[in-house]
Amino acid sequence: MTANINIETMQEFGAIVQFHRKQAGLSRVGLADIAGVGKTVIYDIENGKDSIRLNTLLKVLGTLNISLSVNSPLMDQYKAGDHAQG
Amino acid sequence: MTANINIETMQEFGAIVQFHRKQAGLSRVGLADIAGVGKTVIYDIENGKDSIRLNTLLKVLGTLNISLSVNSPLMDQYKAGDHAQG
DNA sequence: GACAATTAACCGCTAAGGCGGTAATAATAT
DNA sequence: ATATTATTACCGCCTTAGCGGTTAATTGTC
Repeated sequence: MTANINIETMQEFGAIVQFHRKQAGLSRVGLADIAGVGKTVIYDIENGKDSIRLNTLLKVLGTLNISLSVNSPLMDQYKAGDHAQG
Repeated sequence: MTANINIETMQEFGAIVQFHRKQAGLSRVGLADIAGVGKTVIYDIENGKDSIRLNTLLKVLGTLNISLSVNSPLMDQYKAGDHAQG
């Protein structure tokens, strides 16, 4: 039950963030304060802006208990190697 | 078999990107050209820089067939609502 | 209705991402 | 050994993300 993120689905992603924020009973300013970012970037994310910096996004997602992950057909092969650290 | 992304695992994330690039037989400049980004940002990603812009990252991940997704305990509830558009 | 809180949508400013260029080192051929 | 290619790690330039401030519109709540 994950949601994919790409340039075309940024609007949908913004809706996901907004849903989680409202479920947490937070205003945009409230979320921004807890996450340690500005109120503007919360507005931007919820409106589908795609040029958000990753570190900024991770602060917001972390605050809302949303995890971000990557996957690919080669991931099994990668994990089988000696790269994994956990 | 997914890999989680957060501020602490950016180094690991960089290694994942590098693994996929090498499996594709691409140099950094080659990947950058195909993805439509500069060579510097490939270098930065592979070195664990966390302030990459999301749109830039998505271009690179898309080229390497790596998908980015979000998940959370509330995702089921979200999907059950009338938000879904796919 | 009145009131408070939230959101929308701008603004100017500062810090930094992303760009190509470059040069020095490292790796991989022939 | 000698080319060729790739990587590292810097630089200056331009663009823009992200910031707080602000005002109007919206959304509750009493």
